[in-house]
Amino acid sequence: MVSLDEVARTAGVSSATVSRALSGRGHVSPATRDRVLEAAEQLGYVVSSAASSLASGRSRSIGVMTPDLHRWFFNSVLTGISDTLTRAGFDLTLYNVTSDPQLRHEIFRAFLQRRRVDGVIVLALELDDWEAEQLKQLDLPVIVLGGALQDLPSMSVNDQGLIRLAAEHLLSLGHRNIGYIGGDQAFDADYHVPTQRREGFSEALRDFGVEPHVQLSRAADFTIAGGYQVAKQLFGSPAAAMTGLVAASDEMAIGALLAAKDLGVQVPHQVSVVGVDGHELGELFGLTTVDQHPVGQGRTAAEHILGRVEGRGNGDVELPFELVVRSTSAAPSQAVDGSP
Amino acid sequence: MVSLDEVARTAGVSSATVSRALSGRGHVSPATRDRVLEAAEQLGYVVSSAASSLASGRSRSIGVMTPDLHRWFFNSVLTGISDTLTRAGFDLTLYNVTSDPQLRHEIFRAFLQRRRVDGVIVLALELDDWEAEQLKQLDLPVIVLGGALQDLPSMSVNDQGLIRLAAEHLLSLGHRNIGYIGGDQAFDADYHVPTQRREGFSEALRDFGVEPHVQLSRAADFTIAGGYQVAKQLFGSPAAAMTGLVAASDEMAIGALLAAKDLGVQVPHQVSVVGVDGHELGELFGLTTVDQHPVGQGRTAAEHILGRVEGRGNGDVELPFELVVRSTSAAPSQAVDGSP
DNA sequence: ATGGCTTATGCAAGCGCTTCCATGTAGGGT
DNA sequence: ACCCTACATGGAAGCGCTTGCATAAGCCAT
Repeated sequence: MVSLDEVARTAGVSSATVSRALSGRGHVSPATRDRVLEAAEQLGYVVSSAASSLASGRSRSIGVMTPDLHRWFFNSVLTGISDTLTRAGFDLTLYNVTSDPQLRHEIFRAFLQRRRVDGVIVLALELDDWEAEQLKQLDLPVIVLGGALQDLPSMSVNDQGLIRLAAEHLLSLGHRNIGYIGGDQAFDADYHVPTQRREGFSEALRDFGVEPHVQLSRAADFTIAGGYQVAKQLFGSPAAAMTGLVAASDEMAIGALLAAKDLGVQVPHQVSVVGVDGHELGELFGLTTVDQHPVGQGRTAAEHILGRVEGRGNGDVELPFELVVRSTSAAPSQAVDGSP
Repeated sequence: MVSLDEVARTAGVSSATVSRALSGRGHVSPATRDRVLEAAEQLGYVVSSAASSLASGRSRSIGVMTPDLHRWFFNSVLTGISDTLTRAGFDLTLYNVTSDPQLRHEIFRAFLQRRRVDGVIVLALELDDWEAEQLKQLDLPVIVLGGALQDLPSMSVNDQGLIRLAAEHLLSLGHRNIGYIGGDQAFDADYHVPTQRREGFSEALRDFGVEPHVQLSRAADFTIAGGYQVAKQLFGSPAAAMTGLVAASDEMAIGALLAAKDLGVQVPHQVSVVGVDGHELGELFGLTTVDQHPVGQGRTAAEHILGRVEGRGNGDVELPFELVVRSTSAAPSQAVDGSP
């Protein structure tokens, strides 16, 4: 291990100057800087993160707390975060918050307190009071992505707008009997998003003078399998002449498409299906969706937290989303109207 | 921030004793230990990782290098690793090695050299000589999971055995014209696995006296979309009376199932499909597969690296896998024999 | 010229732990 | 009783950086 002192000796300057030359803090003459950089390069010097952290109080690492890595949305956001942090020379410390309460507790108690990180990005987790308190006590830049949280700063796509866009797409195509697959109460306890989305859906319908049918609404766990299961119920029961279906995630929408296929329900001829997220599989299934660019969200969140770590203030950001019309949505075959 | 000294003062002992009591290294009387633990608890003391790392040379953190987080296999393994590390009180530093050569280079050059980690787990990445060299020069415990690498220690499921089990399942059901979806050359450059699997497939067939048809073999990128695409070709061409299909990943197998559905090919009536991995979606599709328990692999790899970090030697481990028969495989409807 | 600035550099004090070494104490074998 | 060993604890020296302060040197305006 080459130390800073060796570099200093080689370059013929003091260790303080080497530190300044390499970190860019303080004044160093161009000539000296070049000499230092050359010496460092030649010796293969790499700063010791522990020593640097201890002395400076900065670790050049960001903690990311994420739920279920299997979920495409989360691993997409994580990809975006990772990309941006790596480019900025920051490490990413991953805290995979599982449902195991003991592990979860441990993460909040010990891990975060270790001050290994300069900032924390929390992904779409619903935190209880104690957990939020721990986070606040860190006195570090924290940002919650996907779901406003108590009084922690958050960055969130407009979830109501997102689902509203999906619903309005179907409504403007002429659909009136529109089913909905969202999350349930238990699920909402862990993730923030579901409630917002359900409300956005209902409001969009009411704006069009349509009262959402309770019997056309189902709860699932945001996965393909979950969507498949409840979609089967929805398609199976002739409760109403449902011509459109909005799913609060693309995974559930894909599950619904699979269910439709299995039941012989024609999409979009009999039922139009719209999802939300922008899942990579959407293209394969021709799924109409509202893309919320999760990788971009990750990048944005990372940039934001880096900005705050480095002392730049950082205004609020609107996270963009857009309707992507593919082949699972079309006007209903015959005019069907929900109102009597 | 509560320091160790404060704990020492509160407990009425020296800082050396506090350090020993909390870390478990060295001798401390039970009475003293209790007093220290109590003081630490009461003050909410958490060790400063930077100071601890600097002084001890240990960081209680493991680096994980992984490719594409979207791939189910990788995020599953990552979940297993994360789980085990968290339980052991270790942090996980994630290096998402993308295809961007510059980022990739940077990860190997600067990040790893920073010595933020006590050990490294490399997930199924094919490394070039320089990268492997960098890894070796770290002089840290390293383990490559999924794909032997130069002379770095590796832990690998028996890939040939894995695919052989899948093939033999079809063969023993009576299939002889069996298609194969694997990876291509370009793909193999990044991931190690594909070549092994293809060979295992061919050998299994030859053991049954069947010569693999070249025209029944296709390359894809291990994703659902990729599997879908090539399966369509395979099902579309009447090249041979293919009655069985082995895919080198469950994702590709699922793609094949979707293709079959779209083309009206009956599974398993006309074609049996078998995958490899144990993908969570397998159940939904009724996919027969060889489950290699990726979460368990992650756990095992993490335990192994922790063992080496803590100085325990660690013998080789066999990673288990098992055939899971579901509904996409059955005996061929009429006896079809590939040999004349 | 002279004072006042800005810039360049070095000195040295930490940052908060871990651990070597020394010292002290208490059993245990003979 | 006595020596030896094992255990318990404290003192203090770092670990390898960063940074406040001091000094020196150059430059401009007066």
